[in-house]
Amino acid sequence: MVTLKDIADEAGVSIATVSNVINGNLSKVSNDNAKRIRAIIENRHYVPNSSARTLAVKSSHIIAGILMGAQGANMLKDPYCAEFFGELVGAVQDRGYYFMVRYVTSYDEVIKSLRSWNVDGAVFIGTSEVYSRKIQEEIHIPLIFTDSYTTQQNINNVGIDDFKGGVLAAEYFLKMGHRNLSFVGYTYPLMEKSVVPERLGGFLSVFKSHNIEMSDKQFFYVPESAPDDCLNNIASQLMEDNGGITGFFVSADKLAFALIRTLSNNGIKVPQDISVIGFDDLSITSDFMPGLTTIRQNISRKVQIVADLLFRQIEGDNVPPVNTMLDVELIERGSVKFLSKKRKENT
Amino acid sequence: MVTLKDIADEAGVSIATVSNVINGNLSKVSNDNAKRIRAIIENRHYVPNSSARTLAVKSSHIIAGILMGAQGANMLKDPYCAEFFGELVGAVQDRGYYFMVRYVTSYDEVIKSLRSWNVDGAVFIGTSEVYSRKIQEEIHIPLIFTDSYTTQQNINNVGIDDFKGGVLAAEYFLKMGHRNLSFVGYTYPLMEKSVVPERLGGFLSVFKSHNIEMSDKQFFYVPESAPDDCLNNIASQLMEDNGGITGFFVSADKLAFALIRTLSNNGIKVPQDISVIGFDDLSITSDFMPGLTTIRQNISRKVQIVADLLFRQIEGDNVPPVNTMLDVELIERGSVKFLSKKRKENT
DNA sequence: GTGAAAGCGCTAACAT
DNA sequence: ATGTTAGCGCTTTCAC
Repeated sequence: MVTLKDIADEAGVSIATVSNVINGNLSKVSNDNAKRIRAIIENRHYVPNSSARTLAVKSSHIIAGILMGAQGANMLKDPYCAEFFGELVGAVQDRGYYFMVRYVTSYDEVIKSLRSWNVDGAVFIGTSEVYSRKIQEEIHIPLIFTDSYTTQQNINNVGIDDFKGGVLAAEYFLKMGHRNLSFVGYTYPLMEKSVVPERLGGFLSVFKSHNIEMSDKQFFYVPESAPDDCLNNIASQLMEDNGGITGFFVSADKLAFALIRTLSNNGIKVPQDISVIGFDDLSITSDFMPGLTTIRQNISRKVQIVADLLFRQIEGDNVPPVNTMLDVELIERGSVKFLSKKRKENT
Repeated sequence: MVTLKDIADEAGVSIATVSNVINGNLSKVSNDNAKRIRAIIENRHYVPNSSARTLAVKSSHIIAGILMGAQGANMLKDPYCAEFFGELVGAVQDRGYYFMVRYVTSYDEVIKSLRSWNVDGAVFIGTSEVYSRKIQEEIHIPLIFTDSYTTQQNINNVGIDDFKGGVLAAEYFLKMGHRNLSFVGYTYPLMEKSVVPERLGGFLSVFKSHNIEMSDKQFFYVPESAPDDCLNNIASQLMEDNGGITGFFVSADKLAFALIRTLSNNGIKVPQDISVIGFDDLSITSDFMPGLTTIRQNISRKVQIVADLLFRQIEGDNVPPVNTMLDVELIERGSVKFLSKKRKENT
């Protein structure tokens, strides 16, 4: 293994000088030496030892990507996580940092991984409010939480405007002449306030302001682990007595797809028989569902915001914590049927 | 930050003793001390410093996951990579190791990342033959390549039986009465021998042994970055003069889906008008294409084999390199139509 | 069973 | 502009 000392010896200088050229402290090195040393470094394929550097300066240039979830789960399999982290890896490397993925099931594991490696910053997916507060108290490096509806102050959070997503869906349904709709969402047992209720909240707010009532019977919650039974129930109920429902707002594209499939198996066609609006518009889901009208969150942009904030806080001095809410937009494709104008103007 | 020294001081022992209880060298520590020290460690929330440890022993307990590809690409977005790495992260952590993801575009970057962190082992996706040989020569830690049809000896590789996958598809088509088929695959420009040609090779071998000819015109290569134009051409050609083709073997499920969609846009239905067999059966694609008959590769098992091999080589002494080829199976669903027995027995 | 001390490769403060 | 040196936190050898 080639070390600083080897380079210094070969160049006939001290290790401090070599260290300075490596770290770009050119003011302290003569041009002549700098050039010669760089050549030797190149020649000998010298690679600085990150552990030694970390030990000396207490900063590793490692960014941790923390996924909180159930023990043994393949969390990257989730297309949102994969796309988000996949993008983040690039952003982190572009800035000369390294990316460590970490699955954790408890608060304790987070603290340990972060401390153990002198991690410079961390990005979280799926962290509950209690945890994020505790982590923030223990660890004093830049921490970015995502999609976390924490009431906690002084915490970095980057989320999307889930409420507006619901509003956009509702308004579009109204515009297309729909007035009797239903909601299908994944259950999120752990969190009080979270993305799903927000999406629903936005959706309902529009109908409320139009004095259109929705009954509890029109909300369906589906377990993420085993959605099929629930979806089948929805289909059966629809066939028995649809109560005049003309469309579904679904909290995730993947779930929308499962719903559409289940309906289709029961002879109910989208959008002919019933309309559907999804949520997310990940690149993979749009590959598979080119016809789904949905609420898009722009993941590239989300990662860009996360990375900017993270590195501003790491490199800059006292950038205050911010809670960013990114915009969403409705992507109109073909899964919502236009109902008669008459019906629409009945409003 | 709490260090070994702090613990030692509080316990009234030397740092060597504390180090020994942490590393489980119980033979060198009295039960009494061990117990007391453990309590203090717990109390003070002591977390060992991985960089210091790495510096001292030259082993970081870091496993690198290397993705070779184009600059700026989101490589984890690919569902295969996401599922594979997602599973690998779990396997690595289960053994007490850390996982670092690294996008690389050149041989040089691989060497640097691996050396810089004293990485204990690395797993590669998408590495060309030239690179894998050079890396292997430079870096003497356990290296596992995947799906690499290298002719190189003494290299760890874990792949699947792509050839057999092609054979299974062909045999199934024959069994279902199909005799005039076409192949659609992604182009893999970089590699001479690789998964796609193998799959095609297996497919063709069956027809050859049945004395059924296939012309070059029946092979279509589609660029992964922009498949649509190509697929449209295939559809047009099919409508103009299908040459009696009754089915497609497609080198990846995702591509199969795109093909089916394109055909459907042109009024050609699967399996009524034409049959399709895909390849991969990732969990996400089966979510989206529940009806596709396909060749399954078992990713969980692949990761298990990779991890076993990796850690046997890391922890064991001289485990020789192996080239493992995992089995594949045909998953029969609904995308291949059964043609008349008459036609079949015409063979 | 326990401790002292050298050393891993690097940075940074301080001398020169 | 360059060199000397004291750590950073840990493991490990060797003496006790």
